[in-house]
Amino acid sequence: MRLTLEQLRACIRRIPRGKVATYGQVAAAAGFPGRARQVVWALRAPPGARLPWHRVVAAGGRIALPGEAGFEQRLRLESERVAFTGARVDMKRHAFDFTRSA
DNA sequence: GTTATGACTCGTA
DNA sequence: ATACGAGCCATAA
Repeated sequence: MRLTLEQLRACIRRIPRGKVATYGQVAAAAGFPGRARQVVWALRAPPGARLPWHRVVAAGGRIALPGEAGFEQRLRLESERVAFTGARVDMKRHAFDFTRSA
């Protein structure tokens, strides 16, 4: 249902600048543990939806978006001062903790 | 109704 | 490090 996608989007919008969350984290925070794949559909933002899609990464800080799009995601994150270790986001520093923020 | 696909994750080997 | 299988479910055909 759309309902769930909107809830997922709401969680995605809570990720602050300079932080990232994994697909699994977003799903769990929205109340749908185990539904990481649905986050993908939530990220297919309708035109005009302001969604920080680049702040959602795969488990372990991996960039899941393939090809040029993935490159762009990395650039966007780096422009927000998100540090990378090799091909991964440094989750130690930039993982967003949903439970600790309002 | 069915099957296939995907920016996934986790456990196991 | 890689590879595979199972679980996941909204969309598309």
